[in-house]
Amino acid sequence: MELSERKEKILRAIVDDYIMSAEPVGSAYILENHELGVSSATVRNEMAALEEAGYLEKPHTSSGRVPSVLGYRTYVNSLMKEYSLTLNEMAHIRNALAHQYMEFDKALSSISEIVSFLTNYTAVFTTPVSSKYNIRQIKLISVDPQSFVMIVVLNEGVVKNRTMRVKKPYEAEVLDKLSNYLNNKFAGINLNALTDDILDEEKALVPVESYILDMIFDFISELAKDTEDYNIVCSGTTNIFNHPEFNDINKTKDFLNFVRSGNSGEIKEILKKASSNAEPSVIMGDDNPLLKEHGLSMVVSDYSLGNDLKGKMAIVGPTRMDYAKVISTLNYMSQHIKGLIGETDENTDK
Amino acid sequence: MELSERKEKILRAIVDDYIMSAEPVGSAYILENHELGVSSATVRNEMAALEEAGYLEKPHTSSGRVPSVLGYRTYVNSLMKEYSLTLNEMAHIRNALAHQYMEFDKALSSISEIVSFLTNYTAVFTTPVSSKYNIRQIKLISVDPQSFVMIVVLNEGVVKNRTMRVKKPYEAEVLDKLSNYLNNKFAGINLNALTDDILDEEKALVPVESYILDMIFDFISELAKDTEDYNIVCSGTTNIFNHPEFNDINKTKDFLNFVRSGNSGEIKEILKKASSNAEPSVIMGDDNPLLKEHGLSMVVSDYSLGNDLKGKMAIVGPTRMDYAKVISTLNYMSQHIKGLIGETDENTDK
DNA sequence: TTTAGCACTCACGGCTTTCGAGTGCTAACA
DNA sequence: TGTTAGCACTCGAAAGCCGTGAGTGCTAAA
Repeated sequence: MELSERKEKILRAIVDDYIMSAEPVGSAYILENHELGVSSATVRNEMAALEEAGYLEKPHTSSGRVPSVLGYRTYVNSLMKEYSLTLNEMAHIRNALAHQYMEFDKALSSISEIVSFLTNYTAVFTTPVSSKYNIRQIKLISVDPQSFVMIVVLNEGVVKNRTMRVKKPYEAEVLDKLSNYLNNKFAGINLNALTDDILDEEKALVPVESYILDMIFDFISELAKDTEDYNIVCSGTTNIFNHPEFNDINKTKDFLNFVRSGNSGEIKEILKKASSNAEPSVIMGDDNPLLKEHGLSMVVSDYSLGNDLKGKMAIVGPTRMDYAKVISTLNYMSQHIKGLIGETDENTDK
Repeated sequence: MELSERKEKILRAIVDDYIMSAEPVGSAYILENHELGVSSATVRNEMAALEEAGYLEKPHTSSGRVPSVLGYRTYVNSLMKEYSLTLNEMAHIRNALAHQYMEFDKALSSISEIVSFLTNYTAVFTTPVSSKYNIRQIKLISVDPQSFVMIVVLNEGVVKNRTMRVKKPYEAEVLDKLSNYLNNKFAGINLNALTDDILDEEKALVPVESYILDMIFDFISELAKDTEDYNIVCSGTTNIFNHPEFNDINKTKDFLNFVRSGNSGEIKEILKKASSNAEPSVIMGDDNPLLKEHGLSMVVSDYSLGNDLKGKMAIVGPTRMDYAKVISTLNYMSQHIKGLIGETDENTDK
């Protein structure tokens, strides 16, 4: 159904107001806040029509109107006015990105923190994965006479390590030899190519006690599996307390369990399914049964950094979400995050 | 004030019952659940005396009694019966400790997860720090023609790394040389000894472009600062929904903000101040104004792993906490956590 | 010192009442 | 035909009002 210009105006006004106030909005309230040049009775008639057409809903007979999912969708797709980040907000984001972090995970959670802070909703990031991880270098380094740490450097500067303990003291040369052997054998190889079969085959050729090889090859094998999958970083969960739809303790409980289920969980599934899109896209209502069940919406966007690392970031919140602001924030973030890895030259003067 | 044996018995009964039920306990209720051999009137008299002496409180005139802080303290110090972990619970802990983790942080949060799961409260761990970190090895590894990753291995198998990008492509030999130089210079040195002054002095001697050296020495310098301080890992925050004192949305909000303030925050301060004690110790009420304000208690215990890494772990919950169970759980954990680092030989057969 | 008995207190849940924001409908008007 | 003033109606939310019952403290007798 095509909406008349006036209907569009009214629908936009209702969604805007409802997003601000969280209260069902009535005809009089609209007139106060928007220049429409008609009376409340006319607005009521139009609202009745919009309800009839499925854009609005009434919590009960004598209350104001609330946008339906269709209403929100129309709003997001064509009615909403773009939100421009303030200079302050942009600065926040750039600062977070310019900072030098001790570990990559820290960086990711800081960034997630910023996004949730700016939007006032909950932010969820996936750790980035590469489609073509390969091993750049392997090194075994002695920690004490009976333990060493195995370090694997992947492309994009990803570093993985694990400490291993052996049953009796080893000679320094033995460790070096093994280190060189592994490095020669595996450097340059794509992780995906390292199936367990190939590893087993390889293992049979090395003249070292088998339990040590088990540890080493287990690590490599897990690495291959681990890097295929991503993890979830989530922050700003307590922001929901700022939104009245979560004044009910059970809703809050529900939300936190949903969102903090993290890696094992439902959020991950939703992100996995979400289509890859550099532009932020909105998932709500019928798009996903889980979100519908919890009365939530998500705005999801891809991000990429370095040469080949890609991940997703999302904002989770009530369906009554400030989509304009959320979308702008994710947009700005995804445009600027690219240089997070390695690009240190810009901020050495700071 | 010395308590008669019967008063002790009654106080213990009240605290036990209250911990279970979260309801003020009345004289009749006690008689039902405990063998006292006296009438409810007698119990009432004793309760009045215990209240007079400050061990009990009444929410209002005609309600049952609730333990006061003094009551809890007496209970914890001398009345409480020790809780024995079930075989199942012990197995949970041992499994978590036996598992091989990709990264140390993951291990810590898994362990924290287990502790919060078993106790049904919120667990807070500090990342472990060593009093004498020293550098075992430094290595620069090429990632692409214009970036490399700097890896620093500390004792106890702690690995830190940062990716660095340079303005123009470098020669492989230059990187190797620099890598060797750094390694020769710093391997074996205690991190605490590396003040900024010393680093600056050293920096002047190296014939490499200064912005690159800045990046490298900044990293080392931050490393020294970073390892002095610890971070906070926290899990099981949603467990509070299982306790009726948090049925009030504001209490819950308050609690989550308190506990998730994490690194910037109050919890960290409390843990810092907590006396070092291998045995779990209880902090509540007047011990700490912050906890008092939020109506919370903590049980804190040290843990140590490897040869020289030490941290603290704590359970945060309502003052009405199952202290016996929490203490036993932390005890068991701190006894078994020691081998988390490196001790892989026990579970290769699994 | 203990205990039976009893009057008293007070939070809690359920019920009713009141209030008001907001509606839909009708009839008049442009 | 579209707009608007007017009005009766609806219904949720807040406030007020018991009745109930768990639990107490006190008194007097054992």
